Amino acid sequence: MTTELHKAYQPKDIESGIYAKWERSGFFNPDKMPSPRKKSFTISMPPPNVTGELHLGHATGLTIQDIMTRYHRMKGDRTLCLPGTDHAGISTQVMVERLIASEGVNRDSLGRAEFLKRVWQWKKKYGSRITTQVRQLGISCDWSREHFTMDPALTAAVHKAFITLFNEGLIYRGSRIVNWCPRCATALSDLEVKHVETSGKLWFIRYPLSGSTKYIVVATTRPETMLGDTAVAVNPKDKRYAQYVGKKIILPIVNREIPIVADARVDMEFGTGAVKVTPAHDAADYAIGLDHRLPAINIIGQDNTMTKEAGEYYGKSVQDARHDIFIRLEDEELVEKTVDYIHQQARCDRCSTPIEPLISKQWFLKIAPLAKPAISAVKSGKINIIPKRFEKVYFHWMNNIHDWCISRQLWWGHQIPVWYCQKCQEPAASSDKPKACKKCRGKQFKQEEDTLDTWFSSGLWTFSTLGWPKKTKDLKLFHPTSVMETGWDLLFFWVARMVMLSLHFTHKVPFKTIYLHGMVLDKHGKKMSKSKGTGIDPILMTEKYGTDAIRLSLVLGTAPGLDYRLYEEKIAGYRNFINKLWNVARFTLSQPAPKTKKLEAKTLADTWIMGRLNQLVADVTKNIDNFKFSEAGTALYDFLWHDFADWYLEIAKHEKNYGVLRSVLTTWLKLAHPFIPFVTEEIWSRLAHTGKNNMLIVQAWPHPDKKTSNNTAKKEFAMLQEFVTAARNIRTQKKEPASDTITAHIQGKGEKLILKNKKIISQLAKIDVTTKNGSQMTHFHAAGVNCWLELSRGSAVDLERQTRDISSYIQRLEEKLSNKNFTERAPKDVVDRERQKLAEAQEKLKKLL
RNA sequence: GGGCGAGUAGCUCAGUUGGUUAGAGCGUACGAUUCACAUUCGUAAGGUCAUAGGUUCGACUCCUAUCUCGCCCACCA
Repeated sequence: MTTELHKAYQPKDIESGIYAKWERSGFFNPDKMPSPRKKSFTISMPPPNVTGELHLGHATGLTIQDIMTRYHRMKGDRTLCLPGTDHAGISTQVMVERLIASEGVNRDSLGRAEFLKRVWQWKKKYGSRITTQVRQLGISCDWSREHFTMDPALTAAVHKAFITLFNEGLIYRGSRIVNWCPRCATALSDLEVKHVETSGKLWFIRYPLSGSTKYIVVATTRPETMLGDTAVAVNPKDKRYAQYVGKKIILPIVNREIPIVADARVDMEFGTGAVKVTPAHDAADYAIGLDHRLPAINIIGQDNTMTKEAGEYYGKSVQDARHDIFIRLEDEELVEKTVDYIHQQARCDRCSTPIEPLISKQWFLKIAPLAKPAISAVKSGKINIIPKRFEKVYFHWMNNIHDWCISRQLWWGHQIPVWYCQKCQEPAASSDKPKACKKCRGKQFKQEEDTLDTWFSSGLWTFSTLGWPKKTKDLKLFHPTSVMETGWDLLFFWVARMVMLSLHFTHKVPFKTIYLHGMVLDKHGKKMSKSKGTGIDPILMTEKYGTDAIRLSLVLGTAPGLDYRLYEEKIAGYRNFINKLWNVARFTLSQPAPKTKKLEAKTLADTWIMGRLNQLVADVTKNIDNFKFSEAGTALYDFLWHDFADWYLEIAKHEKNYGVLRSVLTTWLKLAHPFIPFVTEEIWSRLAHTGKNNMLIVQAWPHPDKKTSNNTAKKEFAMLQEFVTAARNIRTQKKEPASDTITAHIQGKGEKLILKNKKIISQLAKIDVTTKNGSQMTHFHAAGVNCWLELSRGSAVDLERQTRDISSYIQRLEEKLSNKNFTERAPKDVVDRERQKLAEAQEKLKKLL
């Protein structure tokens, strides 16, 4: 049992063993907890992409989730953290496409079935890697309830959800303008499009008026789309163009006659105030087109080349067509001017390819009816968002929400459970192939080829993983979940959708609290990027510095919703802290264990540290309850290093009341366990705790003990610290050799206390205190006593500075107190406190002079 | 265009509901070290709390404006 402990903590040697021990214990599973309370605590882990690597964002979230999970488990709540992975439609498919490309094949040449086989192989190979990494971070989630978004059970839930929405008329199919990524070859939702500032050109093109020599100049960033123009729009208030509204334009090159329409959406200030309208390839134009019943002509295809509608440009790439059309227009003297122009270009969120808006047949979810209850759930306080300011962001998005395009032209994902009758084309929503068409009794069916947006299945995550649509025990026990912990970047993508879908299907909120963490930035405040090499691999860091150190560095010094910087020095700092803890434990273990369990505060230091510990219990508990993990962790850090190790332990070496030493450490380990589970569990086991049910992970969370708070001890110990620090200061200033003990003579009100703790002072400051009056002029004032030191070098202590500081302090206080407004209007206790301060300062000054 | 966040020591950040002589870690300087720990210990230097107004007896904290940086949303082609 008492094997020799290594001088420096070696996390690598013990972490995997401890994790295995936890897993074997079964305590991650709420059904196997020793004696859970009725109250449940549930966290649904945001499922990482199955083929991905864990990055620092995951690590941060997982750590915070685990802190809450372990805390609630120790409190005795029936605690469940449910893990899983996401199939991540596009990203996974892209990876496998890249892989097979290296073999010289593509997905079309393989065919759907064969391609999917390859993706599953890939998933099998890499899927377990992410769960290994989650284990490496020490996450205490219930692996027996692990799920994957494409598990049969979850697929059934997806089908159920889709079919229900379809039958309710909330899901519909339609030809509408969508964001098309030519590289991914699929439609995307608005959220999967990002806007990137791009420098380009703004071309001013002359559109001749029909039956006239005049022309109207339009400004565009995309001249090639003119082939699909079906109108020119101007603002109805624009006097410059009022006379032309209703007249016709002869569209250059194609020679099509198109109308000039008036539409309030046109900005008179921009360009020439006249806009070419291309309903098939611009979302804004599409809206104008609808209102004015303009035709939409598809001139660009899904493969980013020009369609047959583009006439002579058929087959050309968009880029080539643009070039050719520009040359042609220039030849015809239709280009008025070209100016440099910086605009926000829509790009694919995943691959940065410019988005091509085009009209295509897609499946949409009517979102407004779902958004309404989702808004009131937050408004009414059924759901709390931390930090609160994100509520505003949430409302803004929810109030301006558009129908959600849920179909993707991908193979990897949930194939949409819709079957088309081959006879009449009537669609029917069903998991399995229908027996007969309801409309025409036809018997031949073909399933919809498109798959669902990944976020559709993730939107069901909190309840599909608990068994829905079946009425399971788990669903009853653990849903709604307690906290949704995730990055703020997923608020719309995922969190909002879970709220809507959960309310719709379970009539319950999916979670009561949304805790949003910030993004991890590098040392210079930039987003970490693999390609730039500024990223830090959390797994490499756990191997180098230990998981506990990583966990601290991800949580301490951060605030919810705020991005924060991480760099290796910070991690190293927390590694040092863990090592400090290790050595505190080593020292404690090296001392004989107390014979009795009864704890007795025998000395001032005992009473003080027990009071401090009591305060710590209260602070840590309160801060975790209030989601202030950084503050809780910082309090633990400061207590262990600066109160316990720097002061108490040093004193304990002389007072030898090791029962208190051991007991304080024991309680501290419990408090710190949610933050740094590995090292605390390891030390715990060395403190002669054996047997499964004695593991730290299931120890009861400490309660503050009101009896132990002792204000006198707090004050007296503070005075002692003040005296010791002041004495050390003088010693250092006077370059007194550290090993020599020097004699000091004290006099004053605090004399009794100082003398009583003579031994401690001698040990901590190497000063031998007496009450005899000394002759040396070297003195200082601290803790209510004047102290003369017999320095070997005998020179006077520089009192000028001490005097100066205190004098200006007194002056400030006097001014404050002579101000009648203050003494009359401020609360009495505040005024009294200031008077007290003044009296103390004046006394101090008197002693110095 | 709308919205949000940040600006406190050389660097990274704390600072609860207004009352502290404004704190920590890293870094720096000086010193120590058989006795748990050099991944250590001690001491110190270093701040007009972005700027300008206002509210208040009292502002790092509340209000207004401005500046700098970062981010989100948005159909100015």
